[in-house]
Amino acid sequence: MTGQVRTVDGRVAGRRGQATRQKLLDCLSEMLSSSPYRDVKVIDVARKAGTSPATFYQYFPDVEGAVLEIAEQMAVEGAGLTDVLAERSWVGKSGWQTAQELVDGFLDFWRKNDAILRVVDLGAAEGDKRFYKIRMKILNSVTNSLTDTVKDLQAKGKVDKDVSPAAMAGSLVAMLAAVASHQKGFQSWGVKQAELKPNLALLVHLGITGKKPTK
Amino acid sequence: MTGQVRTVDGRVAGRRGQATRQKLLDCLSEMLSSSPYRDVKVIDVARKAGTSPATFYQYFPDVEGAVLEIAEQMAVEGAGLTDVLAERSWVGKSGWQTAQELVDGFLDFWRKNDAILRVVDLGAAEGDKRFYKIRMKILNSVTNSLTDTVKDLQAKGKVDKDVSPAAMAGSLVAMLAAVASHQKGFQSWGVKQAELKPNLALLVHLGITGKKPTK
DNA sequence: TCGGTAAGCTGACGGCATGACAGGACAAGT
DNA sequence: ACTTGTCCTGTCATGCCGTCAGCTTACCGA
Repeated sequence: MTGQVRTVDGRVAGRRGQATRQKLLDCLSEMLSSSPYRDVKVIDVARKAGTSPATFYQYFPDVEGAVLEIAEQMAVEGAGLTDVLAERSWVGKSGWQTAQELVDGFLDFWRKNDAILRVVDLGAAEGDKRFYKIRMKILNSVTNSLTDTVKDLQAKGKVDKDVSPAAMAGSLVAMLAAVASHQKGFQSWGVKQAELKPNLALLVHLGITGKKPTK
Repeated sequence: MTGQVRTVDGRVAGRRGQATRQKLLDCLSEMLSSSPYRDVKVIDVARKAGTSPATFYQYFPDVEGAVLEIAEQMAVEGAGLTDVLAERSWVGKSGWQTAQELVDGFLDFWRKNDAILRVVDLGAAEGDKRFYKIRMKILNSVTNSLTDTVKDLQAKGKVDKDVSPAAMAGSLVAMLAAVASHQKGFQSWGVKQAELKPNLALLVHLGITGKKPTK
């Protein structure tokens, strides 16, 4: 792997250095939650961390670079989203439960990391490959798992042949991500979480199996 | 309505002024397509428009303000997204066609305006009410129309009672918007537009009617 | 034709963020 | 106490921000 944490000018960071670095990342993370991405300045992050801008530039090339770092850390956690799907069945009652748990896991993860995910989404949409790769890392495990499920069901003749597994899985995952990042929007529009979740689960189930769930 | 276009300091803009203003908006729009939102500077927009930064500030409070203006213009067009749905049936073959045309319209509109929509999405996700309102304006017409359709089908007993029309419609629209804004991502991931569209249409049809379409 | 008036534009300026560097502070081992 | 390498910051040149006073241009009525 990357081995050691290094400063911009190539020195290896020691214990103290790593602590400072992490503190900067934490403060940046906090700032992203409280103010628009466009307005986050290096000087503010540094001040919040009780250090100077120069220190920031010792560890990161710019704000974007630091955000990438945070996103990378998050992506590692996010890979665990797929645990919910491991060895799970999509038939009968347990199929319905699988769908529900997937939705739950997604919404939770997004709510917990909404600020960074917003920025990652933007970067990916703007065509930045680094952000795009991270977004992949998070979504791919789930997408791949769902793709395989659809292929499986197709092989057994339970799903129409003209469904494209990858497109279907990708669309569903994109939907989950989108709804998750606009959760607040839904609420202020009069849709409660409690009714949102089952409807998402229903859509996921319909998309994967082609059938209504048995509850 | 708004009546007249005004400068920041209250003067009414004449013919020439409006032309300059529009030119600045056009240049900003172009810049948003070619460089990350975070890096778009007033001075660059002004230079591109062949004018000075001070002129920019005469017409807009800041970059964000100008973006809102562009978004507003786009939202007017976007309201036409709902035309596809007017008086359309969701039963039988025509139901399948309705779903397809909705998907088509959405993807086209998004591809045409992806740069501004990205920023609007970010602003909305960050909790900025002005951006959120614009996003609503674009999506609401479609969402409301779909919501009504689901309610209708429920009343006729064709859709389960425990589906929340608003949540379902909102989720589907969010999906369309999300997939649309990551169209390039899908492609570079090996999913072609040609297979993406029918799968989205299938999901929409499944979500609204609860049944597979008859093609 | 000729002011008068309002619209339209810009040079210039203080203020602040950026990003680079050199040098000082600090901890740990000898 | 001295050395060594890590760690932090003061400082500086550069460039963008956002504002103002003042100049130019267009329009209009007399």
